[in-house]
Amino acid sequence: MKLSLHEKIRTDFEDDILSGRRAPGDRLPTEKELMEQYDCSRMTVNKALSALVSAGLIDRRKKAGTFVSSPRVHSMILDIPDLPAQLSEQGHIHAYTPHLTRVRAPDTRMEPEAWLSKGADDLLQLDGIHLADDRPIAYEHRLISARSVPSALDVDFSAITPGSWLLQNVPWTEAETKISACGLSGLEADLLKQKPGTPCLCIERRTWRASDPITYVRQVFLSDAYDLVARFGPTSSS
Amino acid sequence: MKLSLHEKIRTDFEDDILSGRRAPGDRLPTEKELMEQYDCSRMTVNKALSALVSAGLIDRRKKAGTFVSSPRVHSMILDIPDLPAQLSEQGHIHAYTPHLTRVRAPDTRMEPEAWLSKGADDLLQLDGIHLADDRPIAYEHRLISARSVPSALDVDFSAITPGSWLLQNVPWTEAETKISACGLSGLEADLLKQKPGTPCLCIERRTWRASDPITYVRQVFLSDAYDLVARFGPTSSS
DNA sequence: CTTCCATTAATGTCTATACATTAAAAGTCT
DNA sequence: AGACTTTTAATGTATAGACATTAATGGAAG
Repeated sequence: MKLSLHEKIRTDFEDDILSGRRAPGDRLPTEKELMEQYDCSRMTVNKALSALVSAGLIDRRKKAGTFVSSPRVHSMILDIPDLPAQLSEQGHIHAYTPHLTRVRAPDTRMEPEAWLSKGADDLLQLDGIHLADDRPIAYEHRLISARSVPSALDVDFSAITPGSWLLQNVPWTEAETKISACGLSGLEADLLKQKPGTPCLCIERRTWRASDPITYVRQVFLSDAYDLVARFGPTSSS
Repeated sequence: MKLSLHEKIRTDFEDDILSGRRAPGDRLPTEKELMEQYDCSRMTVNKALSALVSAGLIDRRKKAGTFVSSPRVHSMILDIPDLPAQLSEQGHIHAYTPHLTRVRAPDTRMEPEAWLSKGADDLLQLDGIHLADDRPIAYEHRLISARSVPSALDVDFSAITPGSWLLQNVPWTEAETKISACGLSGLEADLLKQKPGTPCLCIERRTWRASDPITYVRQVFLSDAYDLVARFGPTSSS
Protein backbone atom coordinates (compact mmCIF):
# COMPACT_ATOMS: atom_id res chain seq x y z
CA MET A 1 0.00 0.00 0.00
CA LYS A 2 1.31 3.37 -1.03
CA LEU A 3 1.31 5.94 1.71
CA SER A 4 0.95 9.61 0.98
CA LEU A 5 3.64 11.79 2.43
CA HIS A 6 1.69 13.10 5.39
CA GLU A 7 0.62 9.56 6.17
CA LYS A 8 4.22 8.42 6.12
CA ILE A 9 5.27 11.19 8.49
CA ARG A 10 2.36 10.37 10.78
CA THR A 11 3.00 6.64 10.86
CA ASP A 12 6.73 7.18 11.37
CA PHE A 13 6.04 9.02 14.61
CA GLU A 14 3.18 6.73 15.53
CA ASP A 15 5.55 3.79 15.34
CA ASP A 16 8.23 5.59 17.31
CA ILE A 17 5.83 6.51 20.07
CA LEU A 18 3.95 3.26 20.32
CA SER A 19 7.13 1.23 20.33
CA GLY A 20 8.54 3.35 23.14
CA ARG A 21 11.46 4.66 21.10
CA ARG A 22 10.06 8.08 21.88
CA ALA A 23 8.92 8.13 25.49
CA PRO A 24 6.23 10.34 27.04
CA GLY A 25 7.63 13.84 27.53
CA ASP A 26 10.18 13.58 24.74
CA ARG A 27 10.37 16.55 22.44
CA LEU A 28 9.82 16.09 18.73
CA PRO A 29 11.58 18.11 16.02
CA THR A 30 9.97 21.41 15.09
CA GLU A 31 7.91 21.73 11.95
CA LYS A 32 10.75 23.60 10.29
CA GLU A 33 13.21 20.80 11.00
CA LEU A 34 10.74 18.21 9.76
CA MET A 35 10.07 20.01 6.49
CA GLU A 36 13.77 19.86 5.79
CA GLN A 37 14.07 16.28 6.95
CA TYR A 38 11.21 15.11 4.73
CA ASP A 39 11.84 17.75 2.05
CA CYS A 40 8.26 18.96 1.96
CA SER A 41 6.18 21.98 2.85
CA ARG A 42 5.18 22.96 6.33
CA MET A 43 1.49 22.29 5.67
CA THR A 44 2.24 18.65 5.02
CA VAL A 45 4.13 18.27 8.26
CA ASN A 46 1.35 20.13 10.02
CA LYS A 47 -1.29 17.80 8.68
CA ALA A 48 0.58 14.78 9.97
CA LEU A 49 1.13 16.28 13.41
CA SER A 50 -2.46 17.51 13.68
CA ALA A 51 -3.63 13.96 13.15
CA LEU A 52 -1.39 12.79 15.97
CA VAL A 53 -2.81 15.48 18.23
CA SER A 54 -6.37 14.37 17.64
CA ALA A 55 -5.28 10.78 18.18
CA GLY A 56 -3.97 11.90 21.55
CA LEU A 57 -0.42 10.78 20.94
CA ILE A 58 1.25 14.17 21.14
CA ASP A 59 0.72 17.56 22.75
CA ARG A 60 1.81 20.81 21.20
CA ARG A 61 2.50 24.15 22.87
CA LYS A 62 3.26 27.33 21.02
CA LYS A 63 6.83 28.47 21.30
CA ALA A 64 7.67 25.42 23.41
CA GLY A 65 7.32 22.68 20.85
CA THR A 66 5.79 19.24 20.35
CA PHE A 67 5.92 16.52 22.97
CA VAL A 68 4.89 12.90 23.30
CA SER A 69 1.88 12.83 25.62
CA SER A 70 1.65 10.66 28.65
CA PRO A 71 -0.72 7.80 28.02
CA ARG A 72 -4.31 8.20 29.12
CA VAL A 73 -5.58 4.98 30.42
CA HIS A 74 -9.08 5.95 31.25
CA SER A 75 -11.17 5.05 28.28
CA MET A 76 -10.94 2.10 26.01
CA ILE A 77 -12.88 1.26 22.96
CA LEU A 78 -15.31 -1.53 23.50
CA ASP A 79 -16.49 -3.62 20.64
CA ILE A 80 -20.14 -4.52 21.00
CA PRO A 81 -21.04 -6.15 17.73
CA ASP A 82 -24.54 -6.91 16.67
CA LEU A 83 -25.33 -10.33 18.03
CA PRO A 84 -26.39 -11.89 14.70
CA ALA A 85 -23.34 -10.41 12.99
CA GLN A 86 -20.92 -11.65 15.61
CA LEU A 87 -22.33 -15.13 15.66
CA SER A 88 -22.31 -15.58 11.92
CA GLU A 89 -18.73 -14.33 11.84
CA GLN A 90 -17.81 -17.18 14.13
CA GLY A 91 -19.60 -19.64 11.91
CA HIS A 92 -22.68 -20.10 14.04
CA ILE A 93 -26.27 -19.94 12.94
CA HIS A 94 -28.21 -17.26 14.71
CA ALA A 95 -31.94 -17.30 15.28
CA TYR A 96 -34.30 -15.16 17.26
CA THR A 97 -37.57 -16.44 18.72
CA PRO A 98 -40.10 -13.88 19.87
CA HIS A 99 -41.58 -14.82 23.19
CA LEU A 100 -43.83 -11.89 23.98
CA THR A 101 -44.89 -9.00 21.74
CA ARG A 102 -47.41 -6.42 22.81
CA VAL A 103 -48.17 -2.74 23.09
CA ARG A 104 -49.04 -1.58 26.56
CA ALA A 105 -49.06 1.34 28.94
CA PRO A 106 -45.90 1.88 30.99
CA ASP A 107 -45.54 0.79 34.56
CA THR A 108 -44.07 4.02 35.85
CA ARG A 109 -42.93 2.40 39.07
CA MET A 110 -40.22 0.78 36.95
CA GLU A 111 -37.47 3.28 36.38
CA PRO A 112 -36.63 2.33 32.76
CA GLU A 113 -40.27 2.46 31.75
CA ALA A 114 -40.83 5.82 33.37
CA TRP A 115 -37.80 7.15 31.53
CA LEU A 116 -38.74 5.68 28.17
CA SER A 117 -42.40 6.63 28.24
CA LYS A 118 -41.75 10.05 29.74
CA GLY A 119 -44.46 9.08 32.14
CA ALA A 120 -47.29 8.44 29.71
CA ASP A 121 -46.41 7.19 26.20
CA ASP A 122 -47.28 3.65 25.19
CA LEU A 123 -44.50 1.11 24.95
CA LEU A 124 -43.87 -1.70 22.52
CA GLN A 125 -42.57 -4.66 24.47
CA LEU A 126 -40.53 -7.29 22.66
CA ASP A 127 -39.19 -10.21 24.64
CA GLY A 128 -37.42 -13.08 22.98
CA ILE A 129 -34.67 -15.64 22.94
CA HIS A 130 -31.46 -15.61 20.92
CA LEU A 131 -30.25 -18.98 19.73
CA ALA A 132 -26.88 -20.04 18.37
CA ASP A 133 -27.09 -23.31 16.45
CA ASP A 134 -30.49 -23.96 18.06
CA ARG A 135 -29.08 -23.57 21.55
CA PRO A 136 -30.52 -20.70 23.64
CA ILE A 137 -27.77 -18.28 24.64
CA ALA A 138 -29.49 -15.07 25.60
CA TYR A 139 -32.75 -13.62 26.79
CA GLU A 140 -33.67 -10.18 25.55
CA HIS A 141 -36.21 -7.84 27.09
CA ARG A 142 -36.77 -4.80 24.94
CA LEU A 143 -39.02 -1.78 25.18
CA ILE A 144 -39.49 0.72 22.37
CA SER A 145 -41.20 4.06 22.67
CA ALA A 146 -44.32 3.92 20.51
CA ARG A 147 -44.28 7.67 20.22
CA SER A 148 -40.66 8.07 19.13
CA VAL A 149 -40.73 5.09 16.76
CA PRO A 150 -44.31 4.63 15.55
CA SER A 151 -43.18 2.66 12.51
CA ALA A 152 -41.97 -0.14 14.76
CA LEU A 153 -45.57 -1.18 15.42
CA ASP A 154 -45.93 -2.59 11.90
CA VAL A 155 -42.72 -4.61 11.74
CA ASP A 156 -42.64 -8.40 11.80
CA PHE A 157 -40.00 -9.13 14.38
CA SER A 158 -39.88 -12.83 13.69
CA ALA A 159 -38.09 -12.00 10.44
CA ILE A 160 -35.56 -9.54 11.82
CA THR A 161 -34.32 -9.02 15.35
CA PRO A 162 -35.48 -5.83 17.04
CA GLY A 163 -31.89 -4.74 17.49
CA SER A 164 -30.98 -5.09 13.83
CA TRP A 165 -34.16 -3.38 12.70
CA LEU A 166 -33.63 -0.42 15.00
CA LEU A 167 -30.02 -0.12 13.92
CA GLN A 168 -30.99 0.10 10.28
CA ASN A 169 -34.02 2.29 10.65
CA VAL A 170 -33.67 4.53 13.65
CA PRO A 171 -30.43 6.46 13.85
CA TRP A 172 -29.49 7.20 17.41
CA THR A 173 -27.31 9.94 18.77
CA GLU A 174 -26.56 8.80 22.24
CA ALA A 175 -26.44 5.53 24.09
CA GLU A 176 -25.70 4.44 27.60
CA THR A 177 -24.64 0.90 28.30
CA LYS A 178 -24.40 -0.76 31.67
CA ILE A 179 -22.60 -4.04 32.06
CA SER A 180 -23.01 -6.19 35.11
CA ALA A 181 -23.36 -9.76 36.27
CA CYS A 182 -26.52 -11.36 37.58
CA GLY A 183 -28.06 -14.69 38.34
CA LEU A 184 -30.89 -15.98 36.18
CA SER A 185 -34.42 -15.42 37.43
CA GLY A 186 -36.86 -18.32 37.43
CA LEU A 187 -38.54 -17.24 34.20
CA GLU A 188 -35.26 -16.58 32.42
CA ALA A 189 -33.80 -19.88 33.59
CA ASP A 190 -36.85 -21.67 32.29
CA LEU A 191 -36.63 -20.15 28.85
CA LEU A 192 -32.88 -20.66 28.55
CA LYS A 193 -33.08 -24.16 29.97
CA GLN A 194 -30.71 -23.44 32.82
CA LYS A 195 -30.97 -23.50 36.60
CA PRO A 196 -32.09 -20.32 38.38
CA GLY A 197 -29.12 -18.39 39.73
CA THR A 198 -26.77 -19.40 36.92
CA PRO A 199 -24.25 -16.54 36.53
CA CYS A 200 -24.91 -14.42 33.46
CA LEU A 201 -23.57 -11.32 31.80
CA CYS A 202 -26.20 -8.61 31.76
CA ILE A 203 -26.14 -5.71 29.34
CA GLU A 204 -28.60 -2.86 29.70
CA ARG A 205 -28.73 -0.09 27.16
CA ARG A 206 -30.72 3.08 26.75
CA THR A 207 -30.70 4.89 23.46
CA TRP A 208 -31.63 8.44 22.64
CA ARG A 209 -32.22 10.34 19.51
CA ALA A 210 -31.65 14.00 20.22
CA SER A 211 -33.16 13.89 23.73
CA ASP A 212 -36.05 11.62 22.70
CA PRO A 213 -35.80 8.24 24.36
CA ILE A 214 -35.88 5.48 21.75
CA THR A 215 -35.40 2.13 23.37
CA TYR A 216 -34.39 0.30 26.49
CA VAL A 217 -33.00 -3.20 26.26
CA ARG A 218 -31.79 -5.70 28.79
CA GLN A 219 -29.91 -8.71 27.48
CA VAL A 220 -28.89 -11.64 29.64
CA PHE A 221 -26.17 -13.86 28.18
CA LEU A 222 -25.13 -17.28 29.29
CA SER A 223 -21.60 -16.72 30.49
CA ASP A 224 -20.09 -19.68 28.70
CA ALA A 225 -21.50 -18.57 25.37
CA TYR A 226 -20.62 -14.92 25.22
CA ASP A 227 -18.15 -12.37 26.43
CA LEU A 228 -16.97 -8.95 25.44
CA VAL A 229 -13.51 -8.20 24.23
CA ALA A 230 -12.11 -4.73 23.99
CA ARG A 231 -8.77 -3.99 22.50
CA PHE A 232 -6.89 -0.77 22.69
CA GLY A 233 -3.79 -0.23 20.69
CA PRO A 234 -2.06 1.10 17.60
CA THR A 235 -4.87 0.24 15.21
CA SER A 236 -6.77 3.43 15.83
CA SER A 237 -7.62 4.10 12.20
CA SER A 238 -8.25 1.92 9.15
CA MET B 1 -14.92 30.46 23.13
CA LYS B 2 -13.90 31.66 19.71
CA LEU B 3 -13.92 28.97 17.07
CA SER B 4 -11.61 29.08 14.12
CA LEU B 5 -13.27 28.81 10.75
CA HIS B 6 -12.52 25.15 10.10
CA GLU B 7 -13.74 24.35 13.60
CA LYS B 8 -16.97 26.19 12.94
CA ILE B 9 -17.55 24.29 9.72
CA ARG B 10 -16.77 21.04 11.43
CA THR B 11 -19.04 21.65 14.41
CA ASP B 12 -21.85 22.87 12.15
CA PHE B 13 -21.94 19.52 10.41
CA GLU B 14 -21.28 17.62 13.60
CA ASP B 15 -24.37 19.19 15.12
CA ASP B 16 -26.45 18.53 12.02
CA ILE B 17 -25.47 14.90 11.94
CA LEU B 18 -25.71 14.15 15.63
CA SER B 19 -29.08 15.83 15.93
CA GLY B 20 -30.41 13.83 13.00
CA ARG B 21 -31.06 16.85 10.81
CA ARG B 22 -28.77 15.15 8.34
CA ALA B 23 -29.56 11.45 8.29
CA PRO B 24 -27.21 8.61 7.36
CA GLY B 25 -26.83 8.44 3.60
CA ASP B 26 -27.58 12.12 3.05
CA ARG B 27 -25.28 13.89 0.70
CA LEU B 28 -23.38 16.94 1.87
CA PRO B 29 -22.51 19.91 -0.33
CA THR B 30 -19.31 19.62 -2.35
CA GLU B 31 -16.16 21.38 -1.24
CA LYS B 32 -16.67 23.95 -3.97
CA GLU B 33 -20.16 24.76 -2.73
CA LEU B 34 -18.96 24.99 0.83
CA MET B 35 -16.10 27.34 0.01
CA GLU B 36 -18.65 29.70 -1.46
CA GLN B 37 -21.10 29.20 1.37
CA TYR B 38 -18.48 29.95 4.03
CA ASP B 39 -16.48 32.31 1.80
CA CYS B 40 -13.19 30.57 2.43
CA SER B 41 -10.59 28.53 0.61
CA ARG B 42 -10.92 24.89 -0.27
CA MET B 43 -8.16 23.82 2.12
CA THR B 44 -10.16 25.15 5.04
CA VAL B 45 -13.26 23.21 4.05
CA ASN B 46 -11.10 20.18 3.45
CA LYS B 47 -9.56 20.38 6.89
CA ALA B 48 -13.00 20.43 8.51
CA LEU B 49 -14.28 17.52 6.47
CA SER B 50 -11.13 15.48 7.00
CA ALA B 51 -11.67 15.76 10.73
CA LEU B 52 -15.21 14.46 10.33
CA VAL B 53 -13.90 11.54 8.31
CA SER B 54 -11.47 10.51 11.00
CA ALA B 55 -14.24 10.91 13.56
CA GLY B 56 -16.24 8.46 11.49
CA LEU B 57 -19.17 10.78 10.94
CA ILE B 58 -18.92 11.03 7.16
CA ASP B 59 -17.67 9.01 4.21
CA ARG B 60 -16.24 10.54 1.09
CA ARG B 61 -15.95 9.04 -2.36
CA LYS B 62 -14.20 10.62 -5.27
CA LYS B 63 -16.48 11.91 -7.95
CA ALA B 64 -19.52 10.80 -5.95
CA GLY B 65 -19.35 13.21 -3.03
CA THR B 66 -19.59 13.32 0.73
CA PHE B 67 -22.19 11.36 2.69
CA VAL B 68 -23.26 10.98 6.28
CA SER B 69 -22.09 7.54 7.38
CA SER B 70 -24.44 4.99 8.78
CA PRO B 71 -23.88 4.79 12.48
CA ARG B 72 -21.43 2.17 13.58
CA VAL B 73 -22.58 0.75 16.79
CA HIS B 74 -19.60 -1.43 16.97
CA SER B 75 -17.31 0.51 19.17
CA MET B 76 -18.22 2.47 22.21
CA ILE B 77 -15.97 4.19 24.60
CA LEU B 78 -15.79 2.33 27.83
CA ASP B 79 -14.59 4.03 30.92
CA ILE B 80 -12.60 1.65 33.06
CA PRO B 81 -11.35 3.87 35.82
CA ASP B 82 -8.79 2.87 38.33
CA LEU B 83 -10.67 1.11 41.10
CA PRO B 84 -9.32 3.27 43.94
CA ALA B 85 -10.05 6.42 41.95
CA GLN B 86 -13.58 5.40 41.12
CA LEU B 87 -14.44 4.41 44.65
CA SER B 88 -13.10 7.56 46.22
CA GLU B 89 -15.06 9.58 43.66
CA GLN B 90 -18.20 7.96 44.96
CA GLY B 91 -17.26 8.76 48.52
CA HIS B 92 -16.12 5.31 49.54
CA ILE B 93 -12.92 4.38 51.28
CA HIS B 94 -10.83 2.00 49.25
CA ALA B 95 -8.35 -0.43 50.66
CA TYR B 96 -6.29 -3.24 49.19
CA THR B 97 -5.16 -6.24 51.18
CA PRO B 98 -2.44 -8.42 49.69
CA HIS B 99 -3.21 -12.06 50.08
CA LEU B 100 -0.35 -13.73 48.27
CA THR B 101 2.88 -12.23 46.93
CA ARG B 102 5.62 -14.30 45.42
CA VAL B 103 7.98 -14.76 42.52
CA ARG B 104 7.75 -18.08 40.80
CA ALA B 105 8.27 -19.95 37.57
CA PRO B 106 5.34 -19.99 35.16
CA ASP B 107 2.98 -22.89 34.82
CA THR B 108 2.99 -23.04 31.05
CA ARG B 109 -0.05 -25.26 30.95
CA MET B 110 -2.00 -22.14 31.88
CA GLU B 111 -2.51 -20.07 28.78
CA PRO B 112 -2.08 -16.61 30.36
CA GLU B 113 1.12 -17.66 32.09
CA ALA B 114 2.60 -19.14 28.94
CA TRP B 115 1.82 -15.92 27.13
CA LEU B 116 3.20 -13.64 29.83
CA SER B 117 6.36 -15.58 30.49
CA LYS B 118 7.01 -16.32 26.84
CA GLY B 119 7.49 -19.83 28.04
CA ALA B 120 10.29 -19.28 30.52
CA ASP B 121 10.49 -15.91 32.33
CA ASP B 122 9.74 -15.70 36.02
CA LEU B 123 6.46 -14.19 37.13
CA LEU B 124 5.57 -11.95 40.03
CA GLN B 125 2.24 -13.10 41.40
CA LEU B 126 0.14 -10.62 43.37
CA ASP B 127 -3.21 -11.77 44.68
CA GLY B 128 -5.31 -9.59 46.92
CA ILE B 129 -8.68 -8.27 47.98
CA HIS B 130 -10.18 -4.88 47.24
CA LEU B 131 -12.34 -3.42 49.98
CA ALA B 132 -14.81 -0.58 49.91
CA ASP B 133 -15.58 0.75 53.37
CA ASP B 134 -14.05 -2.41 54.87
CA ARG B 135 -16.36 -4.62 52.83
CA PRO B 136 -14.71 -6.98 50.35
CA ILE B 137 -15.90 -6.26 46.82
CA ALA B 138 -13.34 -7.79 44.48
CA TYR B 139 -10.67 -10.42 44.25
CA GLU B 140 -7.68 -9.66 42.08
CA HIS B 141 -5.24 -12.15 40.66
CA ARG B 142 -2.32 -10.46 38.95
CA LEU B 143 0.81 -11.66 37.24
CA ILE B 144 3.64 -9.39 36.18
CA SER B 145 6.51 -10.36 33.93
CA ALA B 146 9.68 -10.16 36.02
CA ARG B 147 11.71 -9.70 32.90
CA SER B 148 9.68 -6.84 31.39
CA VAL B 149 9.22 -5.04 34.71
CA PRO B 150 12.16 -5.92 36.97
CA SER B 151 11.58 -2.85 39.13
CA ALA B 152 8.26 -4.29 40.31
CA LEU B 153 10.12 -6.77 42.49
CA ASP B 154 11.16 -4.06 44.95
CA VAL B 155 7.79 -2.35 45.41
CA ASP B 156 5.76 -2.59 48.59
CA PHE B 157 2.30 -3.43 47.31
CA SER B 158 0.61 -3.00 50.63
CA ALA B 159 1.07 0.74 50.22
CA ILE B 160 -0.12 1.06 46.62
CA THR B 161 -2.25 -1.26 44.56
CA PRO B 162 -0.45 -3.13 41.79
CA GLY B 163 -2.75 -1.56 39.20
CA SER B 164 -2.04 2.00 40.29
CA TRP B 165 1.67 1.39 40.50
CA LEU B 166 1.84 -0.11 37.04
CA LEU B 167 -0.23 2.70 35.60
CA GLN B 168 2.15 5.29 36.96
CA ASN B 169 5.38 3.52 36.24
CA VAL B 170 5.04 1.30 33.21
CA PRO B 171 3.60 2.95 30.12
CA TRP B 172 1.76 0.46 27.98
CA THR B 173 0.96 0.56 24.32
CA GLU B 174 -1.68 -2.07 23.92
CA ALA B 175 -4.24 -3.75 26.10
CA GLU B 176 -6.88 -6.38 25.63
CA THR B 177 -9.79 -6.60 28.01
CA LYS B 178 -12.26 -9.42 28.26
CA ILE B 179 -15.46 -9.02 30.21
CA SER B 180 -17.56 -11.97 31.24
CA ALA B 181 -19.64 -13.35 34.06
CA CYS B 182 -18.66 -16.21 36.31
CA GLY B 183 -19.55 -17.87 39.55
CA LEU B 184 -17.21 -17.59 42.52
CA SER B 185 -14.81 -20.44 43.10
CA GLY B 186 -14.49 -21.89 46.58
CA LEU B 187 -11.34 -19.94 47.41
CA GLU B 188 -12.69 -16.69 46.04
CA ALA B 189 -15.99 -17.13 47.87
CA ASP B 190 -14.09 -17.72 51.08
CA LEU B 191 -12.03 -14.58 50.79
CA LEU B 192 -14.96 -12.41 49.75
CA LYS B 193 -17.23 -13.93 52.38
CA GLN B 194 -19.82 -15.11 49.87
CA LYS B 195 -21.22 -18.45 48.83
CA PRO B 196 -19.48 -20.34 46.02
CA GLY B 197 -21.26 -19.84 42.70
CA THR B 198 -22.36 -16.29 43.48
CA PRO B 199 -22.61 -14.46 40.11
CA CYS B 200 -19.74 -12.06 39.57
CA LEU B 201 -18.43 -9.75 36.89
CA CYS B 202 -15.04 -10.92 35.69
CA ILE B 203 -12.56 -8.66 33.95
CA GLU B 204 -9.41 -10.09 32.43
CA ARG B 205 -6.79 -7.85 30.90
CA ARG B 206 -3.50 -8.37 29.14
CA THR B 207 -1.17 -5.48 28.62
CA TRP B 208 1.72 -5.08 26.21
CA ARG B 209 4.46 -2.63 25.76
CA ALA B 210 5.63 -2.84 22.19
CA SER B 211 5.19 -6.59 21.86
CA ASP B 212 6.60 -7.30 25.33
CA PRO B 213 3.95 -8.73 27.62
CA ILE B 214 3.71 -6.71 30.81
CA THR B 215 0.92 -8.01 32.97
CA TYR B 216 -2.11 -10.22 33.14
CA VAL B 217 -4.86 -9.49 35.61
CA ARG B 218 -8.14 -11.15 36.47
CA GLN B 219 -10.52 -9.22 38.67
CA VAL B 220 -13.72 -10.70 40.05
CA PHE B 221 -16.28 -8.18 41.27
CA LEU B 222 -19.31 -8.79 43.41
CA SER B 223 -22.14 -7.94 41.09
CA ASP B 224 -24.07 -5.82 43.54
CA ALA B 225 -21.05 -3.66 44.25
CA TYR B 226 -19.73 -2.84 40.83
CA ASP B 227 -20.76 -2.42 37.24
CA LEU B 228 -19.44 -0.75 34.16
CA VAL B 229 -21.12 2.11 32.44
CA ALA B 230 -20.22 3.23 28.96
CA ARG B 231 -21.73 6.24 27.35
CA PHE B 232 -21.47 7.17 23.74
CA GLY B 233 -22.62 10.49 22.48
CA PRO B 234 -21.88 13.87 20.96
CA THR B 235 -18.99 14.67 23.26
CA SER B 236 -16.40 13.05 21.06
CA SER B 237 -13.74 15.69 21.51
CA SER B 238 -12.84 18.14 24.25
C1' DC C 1 -29.16 -4.02 -25.64
C1' DT C 2 -24.62 -4.50 -23.94
C1' DT C 3 -19.69 -3.43 -23.71
C1' DC C 4 -16.13 -0.34 -23.79
C1' DC C 5 -14.05 4.13 -23.65
C1' DA C 6 -13.60 8.99 -22.99
C1' DT C 7 -15.26 12.65 -20.24
C1' DT C 8 -15.64 14.96 -16.09
C1' DA C 9 -16.88 16.09 -11.48
C1' DA C 10 -15.62 15.20 -7.31
C1' DT C 11 -12.07 14.27 -3.64
C1' DG C 12 -6.85 13.70 -2.31
C1' DT C 13 -2.43 15.64 -1.99
C1' DC C 14 1.00 19.12 -1.96
C1' DT C 15 3.30 23.74 -2.33
C1' DA C 16 4.71 28.40 -1.10
C1' DT C 17 3.38 32.10 1.39
C1' DA C 18 1.27 35.15 4.81
C1' DC C 19 -0.18 36.69 9.07
C1' DA C 20 -1.97 35.64 13.93
C1' DT C 21 -1.22 33.90 18.47
C1' DT C 22 1.08 32.34 22.29
C1' DA C 23 4.40 31.69 25.81
C1' DA C 24 9.34 31.04 26.68
C1' DA C 25 13.36 33.63 27.04
C1' DA C 26 16.08 37.53 27.15
C1' DG C 27 16.63 42.20 28.33
C1' DT C 28 15.70 46.47 31.18
C1' DC C 29 14.68 49.22 34.90
C1' DT C 30 14.08 49.93 39.49
C1' DA D 1 17.25 40.28 43.22
C1' DG D 2 12.56 41.15 41.50
C1' DA D 3 9.09 43.11 38.47
C1' DC D 4 8.08 44.65 34.10
C1' DT D 5 8.66 44.88 28.97
C1' DT D 6 10.34 43.33 24.59
C1' DT D 7 11.87 39.98 21.58
C1' DT D 8 11.39 35.75 19.30
C1' DA D 9 10.73 30.95 18.27
C1' DA D 10 7.40 28.00 17.91
C1' DT D 11 2.59 26.56 16.62
C1' DG D 12 -2.25 27.91 14.56
C1' DT D 13 -4.89 29.43 10.82
C1' DA D 14 -5.81 30.61 6.26
C1' DT D 15 -5.14 31.49 1.11
C1' DA D 16 -4.76 30.46 -3.94
C1' DG D 17 -3.26 27.50 -7.00
C1' DA D 18 -1.56 23.07 -9.08
C1' DC D 19 -1.69 18.38 -10.25
C1' DA D 20 -3.12 13.42 -9.10
C1' DT D 21 -6.62 10.01 -8.52
C1' DT D 22 -10.86 7.93 -8.72
C1' DA D 23 -15.32 6.48 -10.15
C1' DA D 24 -19.93 7.95 -11.93
C1' DT D 25 -21.74 9.13 -16.31
C1' DG D 26 -22.82 9.41 -20.91
C1' DG D 27 -21.84 8.34 -25.55
C1' DA D 28 -19.99 5.38 -29.27
C1' DA D 29 -19.24 0.96 -31.23
C1' DG D 30 -20.44 -3.67 -31.67
